[in-house]
Amino acid sequence: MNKEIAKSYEPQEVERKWYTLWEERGYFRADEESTNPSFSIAMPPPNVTGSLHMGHALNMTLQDILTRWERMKGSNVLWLPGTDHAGIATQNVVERQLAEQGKKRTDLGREEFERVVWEWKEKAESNILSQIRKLGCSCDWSRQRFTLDEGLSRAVREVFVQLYDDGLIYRGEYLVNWCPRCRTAISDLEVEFSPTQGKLWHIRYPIKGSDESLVVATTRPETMLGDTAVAVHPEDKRYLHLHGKTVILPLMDREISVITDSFVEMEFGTGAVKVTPGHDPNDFEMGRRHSLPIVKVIGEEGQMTEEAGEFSGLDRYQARKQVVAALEHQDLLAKVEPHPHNVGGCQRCGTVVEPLVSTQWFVKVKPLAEAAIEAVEKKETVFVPQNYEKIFFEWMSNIHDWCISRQLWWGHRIPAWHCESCGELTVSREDVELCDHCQGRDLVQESDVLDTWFSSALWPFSTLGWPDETKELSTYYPTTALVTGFDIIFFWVARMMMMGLRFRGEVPFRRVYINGLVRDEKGHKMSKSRGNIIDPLELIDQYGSDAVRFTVAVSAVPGTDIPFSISRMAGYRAFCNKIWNAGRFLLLNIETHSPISEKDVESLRQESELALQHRWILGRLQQVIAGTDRNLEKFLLHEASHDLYHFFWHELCDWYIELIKADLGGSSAKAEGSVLIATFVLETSLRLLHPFIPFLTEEMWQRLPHEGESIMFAPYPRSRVDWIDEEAISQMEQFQELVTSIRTARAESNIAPSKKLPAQLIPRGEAEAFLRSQQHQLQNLCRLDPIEFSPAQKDKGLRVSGVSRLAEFSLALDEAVDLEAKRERIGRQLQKLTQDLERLETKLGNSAFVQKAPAHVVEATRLRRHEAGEQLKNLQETLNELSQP
RNA sequence: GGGCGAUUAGCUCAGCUGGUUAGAGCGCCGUCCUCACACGGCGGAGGUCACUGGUUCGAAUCCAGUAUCGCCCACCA
Repeated sequence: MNKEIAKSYEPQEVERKWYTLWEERGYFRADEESTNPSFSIAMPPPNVTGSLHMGHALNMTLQDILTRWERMKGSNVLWLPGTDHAGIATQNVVERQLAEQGKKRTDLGREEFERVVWEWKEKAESNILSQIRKLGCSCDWSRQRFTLDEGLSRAVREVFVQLYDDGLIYRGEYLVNWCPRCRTAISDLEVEFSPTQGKLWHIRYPIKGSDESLVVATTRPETMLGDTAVAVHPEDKRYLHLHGKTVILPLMDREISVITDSFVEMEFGTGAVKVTPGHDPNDFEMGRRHSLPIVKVIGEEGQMTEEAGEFSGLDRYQARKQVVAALEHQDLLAKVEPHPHNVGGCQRCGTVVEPLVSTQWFVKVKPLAEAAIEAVEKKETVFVPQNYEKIFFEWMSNIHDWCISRQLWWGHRIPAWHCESCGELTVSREDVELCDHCQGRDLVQESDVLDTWFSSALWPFSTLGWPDETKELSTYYPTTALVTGFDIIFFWVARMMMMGLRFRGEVPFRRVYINGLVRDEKGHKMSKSRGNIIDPLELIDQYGSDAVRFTVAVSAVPGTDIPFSISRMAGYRAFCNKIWNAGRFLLLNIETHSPISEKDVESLRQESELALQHRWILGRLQQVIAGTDRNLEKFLLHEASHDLYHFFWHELCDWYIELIKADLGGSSAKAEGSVLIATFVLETSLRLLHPFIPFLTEEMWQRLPHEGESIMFAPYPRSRVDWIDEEAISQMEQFQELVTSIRTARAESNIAPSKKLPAQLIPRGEAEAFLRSQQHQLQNLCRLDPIEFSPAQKDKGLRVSGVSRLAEFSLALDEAVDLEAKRERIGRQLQKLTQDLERLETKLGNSAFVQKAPAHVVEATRLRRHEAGEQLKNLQETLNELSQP
């Protein structure tokens, strides 16, 4: 055994060493042939746009904790890693880089551009993967996938063709959200609204054959050029006389009719709406209801089209100004008022989205959504926390068709071919040479690519080899858990549900764990503009991966945002150091080399009754094991890690190790027993902590006596309830209370910690035998020498005294202490006790309480009252003595 | 407009099915370099659990309302 062990834990070398070793030895690899119960997670694939942020660190850590836990429990574990091509996002990143060289993607051409993006992908991906490794993630790298790799492309085509054949995919000309900068259609989800201070322009539309005019209100005057009607509410009394009339569209001199539609709100604006079916979703719908023509006045780059007459060629915002100016010039502007409203921007670049009519591909998701709702209702998939189910239902039941085509170059090209001869479409799994309809050879593949979420939606099964019926699929699908953020429930979770159910007939995952957002210390969202981004890699370099992981685990309340605190993490780094040193301490005292099993401890227990501290720590250990199991089962990782922290530091280190120190040093049976049990408890704790703190626990475990190659496969501790010794736990609690009150008395009397004091103990009730058995411990922990037991009589002279449940104590002093301070302390205690007692008396005096509360609660209350009463009496006496000369 | 969530110590937050002496980390005060650890030990201060009612023998915990904050969805031009 290596006794050369550093005084403090240095993570860097340890982490590098173990990760390499784990990976080389194939520890992360899943075995699809295994007959053990399977546990699988498909990693939410990070985008190959850049590098990982704290959100990823959180997400990955949570998955790894579950994965390592299950692996130790003996499950057949697969955590499948991968990355996402992230169509529009990645294309934008690369385009931005090209722009720095003064180039555009069109300068390169599609093929060359794609090559450049692939180059970028390789770079970004390898960076991301190394970050995931640094976090200690135990995913099966041999199965790593990419949403644009060959296998997934096959899955994408299969799904597309089947949905097309089912009539669930269709192509058509509709009004879609268009980003004039990205030059592509985007889905409703990709539009983010932000409040904007706009204006409401009131424009006069002259009525044909009359001097009267109709005033309409709009926030987008430039779209008036594309108006094809004006609408009023059918029951609006102000406008009854205008029904069926015609108005002259100003600036364009176009005659358009006044229509009635109950969509119009009479209260808003003037109660009359200009209808622009080409550039507004509501107007588009209204246009369909009334068969209105569509006039496109804004083009794909956000510039005014030919249809815009004299404004043609202008940017849409310039056009707005000029249209307003022109109207004003003609005295057609009735009023302008400020008007705050929400404006939709492109999720990826922020550019204000332009609703535009164009030909796109859509998925009819309604039937798929119904199946998904049903599955969640039947609890085939459970959300943690559960309230996200409501959000899921809400969105799913109001779902609209999904626009899946993107006018991009980076992505899965839609598997449809246009025939130049007959104009028909051929949709196929394989590249086609012949038109299905006319057998012509003049085929051109659709140039649009699919929304990046289309391929992500297939992730849980496409990564397992689908459409082939592989062994992996049957073993690992449905996956056990999905760990992801609430921000992509609609984008991703919902769509995986729909696709999984449609193509596998089963939900893609049994449980969805929703993790929150990682915010900064003050609770602000991390963002580049705010400059508060924390780079997980820097943290790992500085504090160690284990500390970073433990910090996120202990802060991760399901579904709740976590403010990431550096000072808190420093605390958990100290925890790592504490673990290191606890191990170090034992290693310095260990003589035996053979592993210590549960059986060894059990036979020790059988031989003779163990000392209190052993019975206590073994019992507490079992309680902690049971609690950890419960918490992990419920995905309460913050509770599990918090409890382990407390147990390890404040029970195992602060009390147990301190208590056994008295036994060590010799080669007595006592010393051996203590070392044995301490080693057992420490080794067990390391196994408990391993999913959270993988590197340090492995390093320490390897140094301690152990069985097996790696802690990764050591069995996760299972609770033995028969070791839970309630009596020992309760006695220990009282003992700690006594120790603490003696220490407090010492500290407040300003007695040097090293100073040994003669002490007198007056046991309460039946406590004497117990106190005598703990005499040496008491001497060590409180620096008392000698300890004298006396029945009731207190020694006179210079003393400091106090009480606890077990005993009164009185410590002899050399010199006088500050009497005033003592009185004050006792006074404070007295006050608190009196309050407690009053409260307990009132409670017990209430007959309803005594009758209705459970017996054990009443009993506990009685006991507390009794103890408080006794203590109070003693304190009073002590105070009286103090007052006497 | 609809929905969801939050409000607990100086700061950031736990407190899971109602019964604790209301906890943690950091910070603060005092003290100690005691032979595992100063990334440490020991001790201490600090809270009318947002407010108002209700249910209950008993409420930080359940219910209703109020206030403040946050998020999501919708998008009345």
